[in-house]
Amino acid sequence: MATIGEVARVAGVSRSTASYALSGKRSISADVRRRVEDAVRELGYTPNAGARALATSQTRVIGLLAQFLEDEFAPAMLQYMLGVSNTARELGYDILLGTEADGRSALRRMTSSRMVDGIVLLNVAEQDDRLPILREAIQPGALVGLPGDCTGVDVFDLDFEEAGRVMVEHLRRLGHRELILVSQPQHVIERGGAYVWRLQNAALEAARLSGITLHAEFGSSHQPEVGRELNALLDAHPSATGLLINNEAAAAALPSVLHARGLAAPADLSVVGRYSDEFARTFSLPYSSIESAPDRLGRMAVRELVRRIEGQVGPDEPHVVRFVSPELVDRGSIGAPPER
Amino acid sequence: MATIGEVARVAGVSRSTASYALSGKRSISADVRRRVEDAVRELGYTPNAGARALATSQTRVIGLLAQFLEDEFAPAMLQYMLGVSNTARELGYDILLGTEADGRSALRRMTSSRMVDGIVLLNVAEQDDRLPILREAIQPGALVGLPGDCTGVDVFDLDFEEAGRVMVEHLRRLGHRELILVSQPQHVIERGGAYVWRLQNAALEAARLSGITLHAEFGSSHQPEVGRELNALLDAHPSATGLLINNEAAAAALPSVLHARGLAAPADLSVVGRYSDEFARTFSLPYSSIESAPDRLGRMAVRELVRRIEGQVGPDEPHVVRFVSPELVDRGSIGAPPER
DNA sequence: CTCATTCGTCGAACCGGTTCGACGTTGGAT
DNA sequence: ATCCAACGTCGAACCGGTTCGACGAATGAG
Repeated sequence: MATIGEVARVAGVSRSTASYALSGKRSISADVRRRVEDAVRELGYTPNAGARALATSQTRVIGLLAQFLEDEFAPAMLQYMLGVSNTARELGYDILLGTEADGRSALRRMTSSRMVDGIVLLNVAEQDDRLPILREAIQPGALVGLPGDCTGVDVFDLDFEEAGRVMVEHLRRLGHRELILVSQPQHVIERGGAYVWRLQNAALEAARLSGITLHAEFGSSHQPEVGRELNALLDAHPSATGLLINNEAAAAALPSVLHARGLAAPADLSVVGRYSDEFARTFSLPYSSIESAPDRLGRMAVRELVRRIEGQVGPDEPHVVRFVSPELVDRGSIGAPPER
Repeated sequence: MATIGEVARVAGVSRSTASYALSGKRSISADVRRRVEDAVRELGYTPNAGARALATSQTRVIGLLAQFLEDEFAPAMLQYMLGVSNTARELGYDILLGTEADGRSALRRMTSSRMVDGIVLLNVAEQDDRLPILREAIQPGALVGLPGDCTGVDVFDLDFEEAGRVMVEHLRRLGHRELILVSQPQHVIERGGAYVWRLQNAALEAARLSGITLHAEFGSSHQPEVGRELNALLDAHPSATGLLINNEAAAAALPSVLHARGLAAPADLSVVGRYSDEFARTFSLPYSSIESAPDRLGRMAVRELVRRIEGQVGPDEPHVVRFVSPELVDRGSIGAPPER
């Protein structure tokens, strides 16, 4: 395989001149530049990434840590990954993917061996055990998900509090007085999925303020359990007229549950979910929902990360914590409550 | 950050001795080995991946090319990715992920700049334009999916011909005489998704041999089109008693379609799909299916690739083309046809 | 016409590892 | 006691880039 030494020899110049001709970091005569470029083409030269990384201490690779845990709904995670991966490529970076359950060791490996210029962490928990490792690393980090302590990293997440309020408020306006909220499984929360609390508490508070009854419950992250649970909830609260879903598996299971009970939205029940439009299409979910914007969050995280990597943001400048506002996508599943 | 030079200095030995102490490639006195190991711990030394790659011409990274095309059903692809990624990690390799639509440029970048030791291609088409590039690369390649020309690469795929036969044969034995097969969209086939033909042709042949009527049709890869198409097919062939689904989007849409028509499997219609067990759980699909084994195929591809990378298989030894036998997972959706 | 710049190029050093050949020590065999 | 092999360690070279300082030639100003 061709090296820059061979390019230089073919072009009849020194290695350093060849390097400058390609990088443009010093002025080069038109003649030499052409000869070097011809030699590159002739030999099919591509710089060796390892050698370049060694010389510049820049790899142009971003580490992406995505854990696929048992109680995680995988298709939802994929969209965040694609948002990150595609944006990175647009900015000239490649993605080193870590999917191991042990995110800490993956993170340590990538950072301490200098395989990457920066790190994106997905699905960040309230007390995320990867965070201390990331803070000790010399590479900058960007998170999707809000941890308890944001120091030293850029953070991007959906505004789950506002999402909870918006969901309740929309139904209140239409006259609903009793709602059910289905959250993620209890162990997702225990593991630190604080966003579940954020949405739930804000929804409870909003309901309290407007005198609405809100039954907040947990749901499993897998079939068929979650389907059974939905049925049980509908049985337990027959007078509820609205259903809020902050649980992808529950959302995916809902159509068949409603069908089986002979219920239609919004005629019998108003439904609002919290998932992405892409997710809705994949699972054919006809319910209005708060857009969770995975592609946008992934994009924002990479953008900011690259700004840090490339020094457009100084190492001392304060880090960013940015929330995406929840937007309600109307799929016609919300209406006034049925007369009783 | 610590280098091996500093480790050597702290341990009071030369750089080369430190290197040998860590790699074990030459005999080292117990005393020196201990001192080097202590120095490593004290300094928190981790070898620089770029420098090592430069010296050894081995990166311990595998390139994974996964294209998410418009007409591809993304959640199905994810499982192949995870099979590849997890197996690679078990074998001590990291994954460089390429998700761009332009797989050729991603492939060229990874191979010619020596970022990876080998390549896994997912979703390989009959005439895959990435293949010529892969053959010119010095790194070995493993494919998931069967191309027209297998020279120079290891190939792993489900035995779609046998799958088609098994699907038909199961229903024949139970007395079915008229079946519908829903394949992938026509443009997936045009793009070179030959596996669609392989299953369909084998199914048609098996049906012909046993005097069964088989209506082979294409379906979209997205909702809501595919739902409408399923309805149209059931309308067009009211006397068909079995439904074969070789289309993930159609499989995902089927429950609500059957529900809406008041049909139950297998009482009114026998259904056999072709997707993974994981997929069935994610989408709550109650239909028996041919296991498409994405994790197993990903695992096989990486295993063989690593054997090539590490020289356990010589560069002249013939390449492998291996088919996974279709296994029918019984979810109780197959039964004898209803009496007429 | 001289002198100071600027321009274009080169050689050498460096990034941080690995590996080859050489060399002094030991220990065992004869 | 002598010779040889094995052992343990070191210095130097190398992998393939980038970058700094130097230097000769061309250019422009005074």
